Amino acid sequence: MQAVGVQVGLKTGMKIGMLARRSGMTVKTLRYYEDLGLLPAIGRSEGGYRLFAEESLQRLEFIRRLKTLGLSLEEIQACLAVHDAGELPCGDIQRQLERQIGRIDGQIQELRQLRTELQGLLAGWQSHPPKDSDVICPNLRV
Amino acid sequence: MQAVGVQVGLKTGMKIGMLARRSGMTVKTLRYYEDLGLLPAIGRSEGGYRLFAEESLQRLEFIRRLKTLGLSLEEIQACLAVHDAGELPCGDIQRQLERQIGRIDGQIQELRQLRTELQGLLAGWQSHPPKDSDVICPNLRV
DNA sequence: TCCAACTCTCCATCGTGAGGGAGAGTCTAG
DNA sequence: CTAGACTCTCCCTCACGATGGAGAGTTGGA
Repeated sequence: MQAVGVQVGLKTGMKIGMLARRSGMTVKTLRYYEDLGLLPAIGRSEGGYRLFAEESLQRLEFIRRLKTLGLSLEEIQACLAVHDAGELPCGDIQRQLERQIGRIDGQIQELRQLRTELQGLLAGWQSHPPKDSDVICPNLRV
Repeated sequence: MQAVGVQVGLKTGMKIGMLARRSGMTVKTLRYYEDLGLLPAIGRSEGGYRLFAEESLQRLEFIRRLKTLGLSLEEIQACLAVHDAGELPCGDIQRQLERQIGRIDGQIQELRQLRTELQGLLAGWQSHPPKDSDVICPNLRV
């Protein structure tokens, strides 16, 4: 099982189109991630083609998952750096996710306040108020 | 009172720096708004300087207010177009603000869902899980 | 050998609401 | 008349995560 794998795939590496098909990302995105340092290639072919390891698939799964959780590529990269240093990145990921919850709470707070203000304005809204020539919409004076 | 105003200010118009000072916006922003058609100048001086009417101040107050309520410049422009057509824009503004409440509700919903997902993940989080070589962080499998 | 498919780099673009700066022209008080 | 303040246009940049295309080179199977 191991011997076969070594001969067939591991040394040569996967070209970008294959990785795109297998991961469900576009070639453009993969090049972009490589440029950012999120997705290192293991090398280049003689003709200059990027070659990726099998592990790239797990890596892309990881990136995709953290993206759906709202982390930025930069934050994801920080987690991957810990992983690449050989440590288990769970602690760092946990901290990032806690920060993310904090951000979300802040955003919800802001949105609620704004919603309250809008509701208040609309509650007293008059479709045809007395014209006030100094103001474009008299309802907006608060 | 009227006669004085006519002679002193209304025919000549205000240059952009003065409008910036009086409105609290930057010269750059005012030019930007003029480019977008949000803030028409009444003309140009002989040397090519933009000249603005006194009404620009009310207009900028209006823009500022709707911006703090979360409307885009494009939406604000739509309201101003109604105003410029000679109609009272209150009805249109009301509709925009109602749409804005809808958007806010949608955003809050999304944020709540994400928050729930994050909380769920963190609830079962293990700082030192058994290593799983196929996965970067075993906690993320859901 | 030849052709189609693939990949490369480099540059531009999207949306949103501006801000920075160069280089040239204009206005106004003294 | 001159210095300094003001304004003009034009082009570039930011964040953010990509996407599109041009033009050239590479690979692999028939």
